[in-house]
Amino acid sequence: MVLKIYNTQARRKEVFIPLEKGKVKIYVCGVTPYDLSHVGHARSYVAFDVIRRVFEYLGYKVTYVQNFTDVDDKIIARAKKEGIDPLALSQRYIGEYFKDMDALGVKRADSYPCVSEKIPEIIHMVAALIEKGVAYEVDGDVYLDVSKKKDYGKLSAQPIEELKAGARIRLDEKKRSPLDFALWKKAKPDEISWPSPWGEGRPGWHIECSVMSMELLGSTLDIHGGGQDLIFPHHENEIAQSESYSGRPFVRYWLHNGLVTVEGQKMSKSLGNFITIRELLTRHDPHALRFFLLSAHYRHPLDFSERALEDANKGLKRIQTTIFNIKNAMTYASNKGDDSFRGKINSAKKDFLQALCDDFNIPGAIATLFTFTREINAYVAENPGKADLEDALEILRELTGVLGLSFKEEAPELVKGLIEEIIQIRVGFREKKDYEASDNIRERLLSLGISIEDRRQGTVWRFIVSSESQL
RNA sequence: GCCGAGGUGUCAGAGUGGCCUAUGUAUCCGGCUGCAGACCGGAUUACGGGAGUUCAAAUCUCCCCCUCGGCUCCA
Repeated sequence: MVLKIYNTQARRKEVFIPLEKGKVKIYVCGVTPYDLSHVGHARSYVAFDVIRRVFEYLGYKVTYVQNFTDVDDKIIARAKKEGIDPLALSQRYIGEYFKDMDALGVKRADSYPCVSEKIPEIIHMVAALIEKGVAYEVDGDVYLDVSKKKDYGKLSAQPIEELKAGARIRLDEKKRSPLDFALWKKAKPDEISWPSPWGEGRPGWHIECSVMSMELLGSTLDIHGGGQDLIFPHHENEIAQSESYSGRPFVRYWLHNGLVTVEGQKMSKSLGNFITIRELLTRHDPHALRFFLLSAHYRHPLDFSERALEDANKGLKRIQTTIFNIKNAMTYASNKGDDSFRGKINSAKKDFLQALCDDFNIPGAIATLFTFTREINAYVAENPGKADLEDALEILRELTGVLGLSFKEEAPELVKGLIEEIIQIRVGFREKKDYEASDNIRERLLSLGISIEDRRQGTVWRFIVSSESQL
């Protein structure tokens, strides 16, 4: 199946062709770890997690790199306020970041480089850029001379003249042009710094991504991802540095996820309208949050609301119930098979993949899953064949797995046995038509988080999904 | 000001010319059930406004209105 990807630079969907057959090299911009991550961060990393899983499912060997910007103004400011070492602060929040991402089911990257570990490599690249005549030093600061990069602005489609005229570019008398940006910043007193040919200082913001991605993935990446807010200037500047350095195209496909909004406004620290992942997980199932984050196309804005999250949770429960229904139906399934149902299994898989191959249309793929669950639930109520059920379960597991959703709810044998015993007692009451007693048992169990359902084929039970935080 | 993305039914959210006008959620009706729940079936409610192209437009063209994002740290 042909995979098409929307490339920000081309501003249209393109057929994906990797640099090396069967391999995909992905670099995604990571966080600046100075505080807990919010829903906006979660969205980006969940989206790229699924993108990565889709590549893996399609048989690609994926190498996935994500950085941590552990040297930065905000980290320095925060560490100063708390009276601790900036790198200790960032290490702490890197730990918190992993807790959140693990809860959300985000697979670990192959490598998580930090700025503080790559200083010699960064200095090497800055020096090389000066040597090539595309960067210049002024009193301990080093800037990239944007005028030397003829196609500057190609990613963000910004006409350079307009950028210069823009009222928001910060004035800095040391720069030759307002568009030039810092590769190396001279240290201020009492700031974390490293020795360099230009004196004590630290790296500028953009240079780290160029150094790390090229070191770990090579001078041309297949995929470079990040939030839409990074297109300009961050990614534009990465291109300028990297291509000036290597002389080769830096990135084949640029992918940018849409931003999370709250009542239509971008969720951000500075606006103060952010909700941390941590806080949300005290009230919601992490799977529900993940499912919600996947409910809109990754390139479109996603408006956060409790209602939307609840709706997503209800949809997710449908899939959980279907898996439960299949397992339950195994106990009374026959040995027959149903060709029409097998056809539905096959088309479910085909439709699901087709949606994902169209620029990772995850909401479209989820819609095919719901159609599939409806078909399964209808089949389960008929006279299902065991082999059909097994296949349906396997495919459903496989497809939800591509979205990073898992449905494990096995109880210990002892607990299972006890609940079965109680259900047998209740069955006795029902046979005697003592509904007061049987309803009472049902309510008592429900209050313990165990739901009882009387079906045509007998009484079934399950745990109702816990909304307890997993942290 | 410049650049970009959007406006779809109660809400969320796919769909970029016709085919079966997704899907979830909501509400209502029906089936199953002692009841409840889950599930199944059905119904309800759409394409920001206007004009145009076409046998045919949510989808293409033009004009207008509105929202959001980038141009400053940002996923």
